[in-house]
Amino acid sequence: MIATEPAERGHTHDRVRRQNLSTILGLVHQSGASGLSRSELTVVTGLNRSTIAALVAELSSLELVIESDPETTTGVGRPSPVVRTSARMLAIAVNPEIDVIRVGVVSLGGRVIASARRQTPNGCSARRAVELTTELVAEVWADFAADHIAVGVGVAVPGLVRTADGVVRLAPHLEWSEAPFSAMLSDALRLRVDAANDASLGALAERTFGAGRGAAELVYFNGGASGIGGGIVTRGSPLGGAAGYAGELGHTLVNSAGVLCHCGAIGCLETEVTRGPLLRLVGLSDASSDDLEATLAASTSDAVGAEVHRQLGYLGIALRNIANILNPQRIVLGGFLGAIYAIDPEYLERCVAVPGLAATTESLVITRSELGPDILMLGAAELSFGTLLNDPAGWNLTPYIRR
Amino acid sequence: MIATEPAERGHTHDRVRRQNLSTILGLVHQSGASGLSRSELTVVTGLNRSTIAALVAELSSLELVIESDPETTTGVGRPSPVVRTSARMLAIAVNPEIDVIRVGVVSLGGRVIASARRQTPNGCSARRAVELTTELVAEVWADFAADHIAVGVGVAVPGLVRTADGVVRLAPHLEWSEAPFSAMLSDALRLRVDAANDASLGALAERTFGAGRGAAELVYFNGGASGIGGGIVTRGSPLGGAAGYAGELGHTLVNSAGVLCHCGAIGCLETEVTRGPLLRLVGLSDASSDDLEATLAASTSDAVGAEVHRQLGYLGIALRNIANILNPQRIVLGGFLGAIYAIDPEYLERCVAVPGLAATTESLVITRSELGPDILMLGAAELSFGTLLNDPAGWNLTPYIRR
DNA sequence: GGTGATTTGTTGGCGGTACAAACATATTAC
DNA sequence: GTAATATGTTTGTACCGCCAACAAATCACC
Repeated sequence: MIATEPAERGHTHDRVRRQNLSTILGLVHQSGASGLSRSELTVVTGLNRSTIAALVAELSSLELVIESDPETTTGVGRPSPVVRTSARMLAIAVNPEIDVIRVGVVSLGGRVIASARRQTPNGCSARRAVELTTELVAEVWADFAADHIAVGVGVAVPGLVRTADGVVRLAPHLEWSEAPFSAMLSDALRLRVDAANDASLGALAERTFGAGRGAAELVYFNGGASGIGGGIVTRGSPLGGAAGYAGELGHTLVNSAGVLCHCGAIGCLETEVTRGPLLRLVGLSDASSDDLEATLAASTSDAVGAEVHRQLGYLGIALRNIANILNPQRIVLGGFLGAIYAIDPEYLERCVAVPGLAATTESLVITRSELGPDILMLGAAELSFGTLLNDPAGWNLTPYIRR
Repeated sequence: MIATEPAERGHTHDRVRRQNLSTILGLVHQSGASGLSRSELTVVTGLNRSTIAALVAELSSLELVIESDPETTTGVGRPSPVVRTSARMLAIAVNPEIDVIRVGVVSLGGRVIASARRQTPNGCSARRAVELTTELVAEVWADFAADHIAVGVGVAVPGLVRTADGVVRLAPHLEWSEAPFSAMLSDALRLRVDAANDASLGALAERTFGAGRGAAELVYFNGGASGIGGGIVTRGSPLGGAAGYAGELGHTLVNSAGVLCHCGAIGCLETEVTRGPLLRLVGLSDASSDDLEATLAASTSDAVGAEVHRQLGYLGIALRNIANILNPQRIVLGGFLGAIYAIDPEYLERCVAVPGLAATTESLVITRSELGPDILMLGAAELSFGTLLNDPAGWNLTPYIRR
């Protein structure tokens, strides 16, 4: 007898249909507001016209998609109805940060249709965050309670999250440790709650709706005020690792003569590449990535240029390491990393390329994040929609009690 | 219309059966010589008794498995026949190295049943290697030609291989560059040939038959005479990346004050952690990993101990990086890395663990490679068996012409 | 503006796959 | 030797997607 974790490896009829419903809903979801015609679905999936018709009808009766007549006709032949996601199923996205808690309502197709925030100037405990989140959810959900269904709640946490049960193992900037945030929030809201690392969810969002669309092998680096996070997508799906902690790209060694990181190691990427010195050099105290980028680009100071290039050099080392390890198609840079990249893209690309291993980077594309400030709302919602997208017909039978 | 590479996302009935045949054959294959009873298969797969019976019968008629009466009975109830892989289907494994070319014949279930080697003291070109390999294959295959079927050829190459077409992009130690080895060998042997990086295949072998059995998230590091290679398994499957170059773990930065690597970067793992200084300190010119380990363990020299610990320190940095990036369940150390690990396992483990990110390593298990010198034969054969294991009923209809 | 070509939706019948239930068979326990 | 248990075997069934034929809607061309 050999060791196998899941006792259900076999495929049955049931799973075929579920898989097909999932595939179709996933495609329609990814297509966003534009939707997909039924004939496009037949082409993409390779399934028969009649099968697509039956599957779409089922999704429609589940109120997950809506069929409508196409506005513009594309050519000869009978027009094919356009399939779009319904707006009935909504996910609630939550993002606790050091000084603010954000909550959003997101529809299938990736549209943020409501949001609210609450400042927490002195930070707050996980328990307090649950209370504040509950209030914010009540606030944003009031408009939808009557005729919408909440699929669940997705939480983007700036720290290490055990994805199996949503325990925040360590979130240094929030000063949370071993906090069962998902369980507490689930008790308060009576909804299924899933949590994951914020940058991992950023990667998921970029992969689904942003700069990583269609890329099966993708790495996302995000530079925020509190450090550098990362997310990895391989074979089209987010990589969690053994417990969900994969993607801590901020703690890659880039300088063995560097300074001590809060993690206890020396010369981590996030100790060498930071927003602070850049803001200081251009005389800003706090700024959005866009503002910072504009200021950096406008600056003629040598010191600014040198600092940007110093940071790009170290970022290049981390990207090179990742390229050698994962051979991704695409690396997406978010936050201030996108800003400094934009100052001198060629320089970063030169740092990443290494003559002796040219093959690992020859087809690599480095781009900036395409999603704006809503990225974590989309990523967190995506996490929550996962259950629904994986099993459109049976998701609501899945128990969500965790503990 | 959204971007999707494979135009066949839909599941049909046909695919269900193929998937189930594949699952069963894979399980039986992994079980090795012991085999699995039909009742065990029903438990593991969750499929119905009658379904298992039909599927096993089909695999049996394809001469892929053999059913036999169990020798020992396990308890009450009617004894369940044991399903084992048949020895009719064989893969040919090839491993060109700097001074030797190895060829083996491997059966389903992971048994090397014949092998041959040819010294190439002055190295040789890819073209010459194809000739030598063809001779070696003729030699080892002679005994099997009459009543066996060659599924294909798998090649483990110490270098970067584009897995799509088996072109060796760069193999520094062989001094090959842009060599279409698979295509040439396929023309010569009239067999399907697949090639991949040697360490990646080592990872696959350890995952299937060795220290990584059952680990869905696994990283393998191999220390050889010519450098350090790696292989990554995520979600149970080997990670190739965009073109097959993933797993170049020897070129992770571990010392920014280190020496220049042949890849063009500074302070790579494989420039800091090398076999040469160890051999020199103990006065050996060449030795197997076992011999080296015995000599190192027996040595009382401080210089030897210091060198081992210096190398373990750098190896620890690389392992820590990988643990932060991939959060694997298990890291397997092969070659001389296994040897130096065995000298002081706790030291390496202390280097890997970092207080601030304890979660990423808390469940990490570091072990040595379990497979001996046959590891690359098994890995290369596994690559070749892939086609068969993925589609037991239709594999031989797949065209193998590549170019 | 009619007619044919083209594309796609719709409907009904078909084949294939796994399942369920009933029966048969081989082993253990007493 | 008999009962209990587990598993192989056989037969019929449900379900799902495919195929073929027909219907409908658009475009191109005269």
